[in-house]
Amino acid sequence: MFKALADPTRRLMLDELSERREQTLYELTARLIMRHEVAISRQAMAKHIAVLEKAGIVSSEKRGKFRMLVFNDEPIRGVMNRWLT
Amino acid sequence: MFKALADPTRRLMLDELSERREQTLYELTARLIMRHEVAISRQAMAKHIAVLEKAGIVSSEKRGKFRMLVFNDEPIRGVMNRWLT
DNA sequence: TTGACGTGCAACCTTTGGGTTGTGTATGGT
DNA sequence: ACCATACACAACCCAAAGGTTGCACGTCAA
Repeated sequence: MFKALADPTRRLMLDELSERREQTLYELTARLIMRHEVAISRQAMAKHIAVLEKAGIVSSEKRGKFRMLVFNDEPIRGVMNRWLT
Repeated sequence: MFKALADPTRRLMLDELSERREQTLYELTARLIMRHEVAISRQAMAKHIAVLEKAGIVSSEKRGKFRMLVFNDEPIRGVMNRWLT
């Protein structure tokens, strides 16, 4: 969970996904490259998605040929109060 | 900042430091080992402290022979609302 | 002042993480 | 039926992160 948030690329992905709730892997990759000027391959993005899914921050649903990604902020909400009184 | 929270050992350190606000490096190391059953050297702890200090989560003050560590939760508060509407 | 204690610093080792390349597979438009 | 598309899987590469070992330094009690 914390490790999932540790990478700057993944944080950018969450920025995009919190703006537009549903996107395919390809869409998201294109957006990152164009709007945030990062140079990254789709395969690398797929790995990041896997990490985010494992942490429960992103869920995905297979729709035919596409894979829709959905952002979920609950894990972040739940865990941040650990050291906050 | 996010990377500082990514390591489980550092999170345990923050647990201890949020309980007892002021501790020396030695105290903290001993506490981690005994209460959380981690096997770690003082030098490794010093590295973790350096990371936490760089992130602003822990500040330290040299008092004679000792180095007092103080927990600071402000950076955490400030940054976690990034994806929460 | 001498020696133990708490700490700082640097070189090294090992594992993990992020990335690329390459190939394979299923879907869908034409 | 065909081929481009969107994706999955696996092997490999490289840099960074976490950890250890070894030694040096300042502080303080006896």
